[in-house]
Amino acid sequence: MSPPATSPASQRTSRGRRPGAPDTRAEVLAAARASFAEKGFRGTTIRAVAASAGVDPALVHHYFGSKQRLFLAAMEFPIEPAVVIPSLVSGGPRDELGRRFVAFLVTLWDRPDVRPLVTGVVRSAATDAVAATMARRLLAEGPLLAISNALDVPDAALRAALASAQLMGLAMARYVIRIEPLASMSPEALAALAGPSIHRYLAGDLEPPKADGRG
Amino acid sequence: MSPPATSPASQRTSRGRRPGAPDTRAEVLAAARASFAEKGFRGTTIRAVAASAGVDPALVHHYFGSKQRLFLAAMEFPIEPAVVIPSLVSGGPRDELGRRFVAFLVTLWDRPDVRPLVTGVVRSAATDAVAATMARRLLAEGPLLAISNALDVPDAALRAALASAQLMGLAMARYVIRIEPLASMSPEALAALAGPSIHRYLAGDLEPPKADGRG
DNA sequence: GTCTATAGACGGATAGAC
DNA sequence: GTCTATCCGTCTATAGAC
Repeated sequence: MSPPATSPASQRTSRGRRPGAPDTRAEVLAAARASFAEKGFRGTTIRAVAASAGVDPALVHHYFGSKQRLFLAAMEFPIEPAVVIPSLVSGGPRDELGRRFVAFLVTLWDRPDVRPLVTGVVRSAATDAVAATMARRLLAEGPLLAISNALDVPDAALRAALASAQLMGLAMARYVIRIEPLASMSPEALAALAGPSIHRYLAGDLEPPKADGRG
Repeated sequence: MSPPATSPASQRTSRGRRPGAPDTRAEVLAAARASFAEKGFRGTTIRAVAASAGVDPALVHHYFGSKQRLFLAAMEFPIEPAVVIPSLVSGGPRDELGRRFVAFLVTLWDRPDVRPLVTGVVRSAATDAVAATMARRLLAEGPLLAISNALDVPDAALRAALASAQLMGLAMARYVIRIEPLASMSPEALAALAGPSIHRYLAGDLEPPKADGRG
């Protein structure tokens, strides 16, 4: 969790490479992303990442210190929930919030630069503890909790957890297990199908229609 | 898929160990299950399994031939969907099928002898191809397709896929990522929350209530 | 049926030369 | 900033003794 002492602020989003320092670091990060995305944390080797980036394995250690830190650096998400959530909540009719949110999220996940992050985190979260924490924060304790809080409904944490489970299942089915037709479907079509479930979890009545006198 | 020629039928559920042949094989299988459940396929080593079972690593190879076959043997599910599905479909009011199914499945998954299989398959499916196929068959192409077929609704495959995604998300959230309060919730409570979503996927109207003139 | 021994290969991490 | 060399650990799988 403590920031590494290696390079303080070389986070220019790859725009304008500074003289004297070629983008070797960025190439290593790209190679790492691709490997983590396909093989997860355990399946990724520093040697393979280095080979794919055309550099020496020792250089990867020199830049990132350890495989763990390389993972954290490679899987950093490019969006901030706090910026997006408000416009999502108030960006249309409230009873279509679920559909809107799924469409936004799947469109984001489908982006060529984001998709490796999603599959990398999901794949690694299945077996690696820190990746699991990462996944939890990226969904249940992040944007979804923000949404359910913004909606002013009871049981915000429970709702965020339920929606997270549904969304994680969608990500798993679409990108990892590749269940058809979910894997090849357009974000909008998927949103139309799964949106109502997300909506019910986030803003709907959590008691089933035929409640038998409890609560 | 072809059964190994090592030992034909030593599957007595550990009751009555036959003379001359101790239940070493069963102990190895139990150790393998536990390890696959916690660390997935890649994280499990034959050496660790052997040590945990108190035998020699070579013996594991002798019994199962390879790590792959050990995995297949250890993750074999004890239930047959074809037997359970009909009683689930016709075992109560149809509009509560989703709740009934989730309650049944989560109760099954919670069983001490089944839970390792669930986590083992899910964890391994994230990074291993054969485990992913296994997961697909255990859900979307197995019981869920059977249900959606039995319900006589259109788009059976799509419905099975959607329900699978939701259920896989629940399994991931409850057993792997451990998102609270989902992880500690009773099967019935979870069924009351997620059942309606499953019901809509399997038997409900897949078009959102406010359809805008399509179909 | 169970073990020893070993082949054959790959892994993360480090020290230090250039 | 980049690489060579290497330590020390890991693993699956096999051959063969007992």
